[in-house]
Amino acid sequence: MTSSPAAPDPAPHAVGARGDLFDPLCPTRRLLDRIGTKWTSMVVKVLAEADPAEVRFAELRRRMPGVSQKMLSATLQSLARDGLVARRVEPTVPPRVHYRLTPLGLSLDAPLAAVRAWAEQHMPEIDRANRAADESAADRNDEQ
Amino acid sequence: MTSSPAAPDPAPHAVGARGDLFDPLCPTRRLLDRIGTKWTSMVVKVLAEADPAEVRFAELRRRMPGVSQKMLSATLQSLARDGLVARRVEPTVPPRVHYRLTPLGLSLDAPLAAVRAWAEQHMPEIDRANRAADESAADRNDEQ
DNA sequence: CCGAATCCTGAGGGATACTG
DNA sequence: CAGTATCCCTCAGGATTCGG
Repeated sequence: MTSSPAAPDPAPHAVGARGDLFDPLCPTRRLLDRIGTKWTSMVVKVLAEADPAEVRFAELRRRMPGVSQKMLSATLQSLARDGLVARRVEPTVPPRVHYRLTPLGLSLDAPLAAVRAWAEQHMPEIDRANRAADESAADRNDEQ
Repeated sequence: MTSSPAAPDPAPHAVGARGDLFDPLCPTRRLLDRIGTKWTSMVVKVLAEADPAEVRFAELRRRMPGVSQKMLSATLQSLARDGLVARRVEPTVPPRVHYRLTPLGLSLDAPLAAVRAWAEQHMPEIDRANRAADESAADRNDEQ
């Protein structure tokens, strides 16, 4: 991905004059850079489905097996920076930090749900296609 | 990305009891690994909107400023492997190779369109959030 | 309990040159 | 024209450690 933390945007010039959806500023490209990042979409999904909308860091982590604290932390920062999640700190000791989706973040869940639906419905076909491709490759190896 | 060329799928086991969307085999994760890849979604979009559904390699390349032949080639291979695009070779000399979306690939354009729509509609808000975050950061630097 | 800082690797992806 | 091979650099992201 291109963005995430530390992307100074080295090119302050006008990139493409017109609505060139194909320059690095293409909104779709930029959004995909975000949600394509490993844990982002998962956080959005988990928070979108969380019943008390607010979830603590540790709880969030428990609901996402496999995520490291570093990446969860980084992902949440990124999302907060983008205005997709909100942070609330309880000034207790030790501090309790809660996260929830903002309305903007919640609205992102809709297109993401579409993607999820497509994935669950069609990934088997993709797997079949892959197996077929592998077989053809094997065949070409078997050829005399 | 996890997949692409050379992904032996080391785990032939049952995909987690049930809808464990959180193991590496999560369909959504795998799909995002694909469409999150830099040029994939662009190819799908371009091919979905192409009027003669079939487009030659060079033409495709012209419609996607910035893509290198290497990456376009790799992307098309990947998509073909996944059964999302079909390749047709005209046995002339020099050879002409045409690409088009399969029905599966075409169906993927729907959820992608949803993502595109969201992006164009909401990226400005994200940009605003980012600027706001930057300002707060600057403020914290200005503090005495 | 929450998160920042550092180290290290593996893979994505650009530029260029070569083959059929 | 289409595709492959090589070089190289950047960066996601995992493990670990330190701080408040």
